[in-house]
Amino acid sequence: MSVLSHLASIFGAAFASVDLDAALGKVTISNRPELGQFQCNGALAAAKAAGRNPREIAQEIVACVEDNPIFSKLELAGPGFINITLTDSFLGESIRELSADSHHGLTPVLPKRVLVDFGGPNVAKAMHAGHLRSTVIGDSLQRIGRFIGHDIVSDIHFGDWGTQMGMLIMEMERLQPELPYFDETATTWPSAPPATLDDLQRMYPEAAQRTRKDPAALTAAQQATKALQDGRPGYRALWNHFATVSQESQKQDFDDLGVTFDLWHGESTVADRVQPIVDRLTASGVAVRDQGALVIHVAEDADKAEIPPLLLEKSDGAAMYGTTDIATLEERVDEIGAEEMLYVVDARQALHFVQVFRAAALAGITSDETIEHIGFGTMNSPDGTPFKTREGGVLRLRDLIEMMTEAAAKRVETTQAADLPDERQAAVARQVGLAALKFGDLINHRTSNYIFDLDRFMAFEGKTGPYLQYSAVRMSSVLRKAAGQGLTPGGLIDPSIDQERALILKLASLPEVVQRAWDLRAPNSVAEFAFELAQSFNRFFEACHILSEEDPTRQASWLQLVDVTRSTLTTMIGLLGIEVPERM
RNA sequence: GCGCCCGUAGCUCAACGGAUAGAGCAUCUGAUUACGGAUCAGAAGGUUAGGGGUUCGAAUCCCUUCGGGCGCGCCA
Repeated sequence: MSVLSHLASIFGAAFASVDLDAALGKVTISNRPELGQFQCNGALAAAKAAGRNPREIAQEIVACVEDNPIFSKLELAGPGFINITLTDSFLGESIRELSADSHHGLTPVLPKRVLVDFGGPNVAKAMHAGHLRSTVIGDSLQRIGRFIGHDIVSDIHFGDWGTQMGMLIMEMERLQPELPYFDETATTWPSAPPATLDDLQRMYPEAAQRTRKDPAALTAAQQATKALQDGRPGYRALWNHFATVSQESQKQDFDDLGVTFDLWHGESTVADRVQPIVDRLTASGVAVRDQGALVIHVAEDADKAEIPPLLLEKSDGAAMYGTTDIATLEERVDEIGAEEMLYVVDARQALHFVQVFRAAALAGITSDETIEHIGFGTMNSPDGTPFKTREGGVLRLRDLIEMMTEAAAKRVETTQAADLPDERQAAVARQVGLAALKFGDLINHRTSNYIFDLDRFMAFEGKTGPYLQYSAVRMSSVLRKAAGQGLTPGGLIDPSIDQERALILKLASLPEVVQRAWDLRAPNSVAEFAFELAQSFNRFFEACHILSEEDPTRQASWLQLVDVTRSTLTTMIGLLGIEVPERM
């Protein structure tokens, strides 16, 4: 049991013994370290509900627990704070327990099947800088969820079934009408795709512009979309090519980022579910005709503003992305057994998700499941506007990664890693570049917009990915050096130095931090914690010179503490999707 | 027009209704025969946009003004 849960059970029992909720016994790391190592604020919370004086309650709690020998100091302060300091022997015992625990003190939760939807990229578009956040945040959430024991199923969820597909089909026909896909009597199709992703990227903006200018072109694109959704073979074959070339490129980008998904589904995956759902909801009266379209009204009396209905079918009968979202929810509940669903999608789509989640509930598709839109802000340039290339265009994700890797490579050349063979050195540069990029993103709260600043992200000093990697590398380095001198990490003894106690306390706060990061869907608290852990270590490392320590018992204990810290830090950085190189 | 999000140190950002609002960078002052100085210690820097309210206690909750971003049925 971790220190925190141990303390919580002691204080919880005390609260229960005076007829208050045991949950009030929650103990946290103190935010006033000079007053104590831990604090319990339960009396303050209890006072309001019980209509009593908080100090009086705190007094009773202290009286209940003060005989426990694990406390070296127990003080009542202010309106009812309880400040707690533990004996070194208890602290020593706690770190000994922690060092043997592969979960770093975290008690696994009751597992739930949680689906994480990354709101993936669209067909015919290479991933750009705007896709970074959903990928990095979603990946961190799936790692955190798995770490605390949930059964996570992640789905990239491509955008591959909307009107843009009809637009591309029409554009393809305009450019190469001789291809067989447009001939309704044709039955066989070339195996080679008629366009590369680059071709599609060029075609798409042109087609979009054409449909904006020319109503006939828009109608044609909409009809093609409908025909595709209805299964016209030539269109399906062509669409298949589009989807394949797009996904091949996008998969490469995800590989480069070190991000994996369990499911590579898309909107089209649920194509066959759409019609039955539409029929069912029409029959039951949940879906109704309104201005020619088939909609589900989702407005509620309590709404401050009227929420527009969800469009299930356009006037021409084609499905919209809300339709496939509804069908996808059904699939996730029926086939995947999702108990919780997290949609990691740009905050600007908040209204859409309100509509979809309400519609799904009205349709009886979801009931007890928790569905959340995990919105996030945008990555901006230093001038505060959305990130663009110097030429004003959209920066491809691949180019962004390349940019980071190159900057990292330059820096790595000046380090000990310069002795490594070129290939290894390049791998280190890639790890460092990604760390700078991911940490620079994840250190910000997901809902805030943030400013991308390569130099700041890449700095090896300060609150950056490379600083964390460097700290971990230093730990590996001293362990390696010690091993070379025949020294081995040994049994942990009780702490006797302030920096040592501080490091142990930091390690002890991990369960609280990780659980909170999951509950709030906020990887930034893990990022912050990883930084503080590295900092606590560097302070300890400064204060305790391990290799020249004369007491062998103490030396072995310190080495063991380094080892525990290294493994913990590596795990925490790992929850952010960041790897630790051996040297850098 | 209506709705949502945001406004915190010079800059970039944190903060669970709790104690004296914290970090990093930049600035200034120190430490160092040492384990990777890519380190560590310290100083300075704030009316949490303004004004009301609720509370024992508010950056946080409510109202309001100002400023910024975003969204608002047949795109995704």
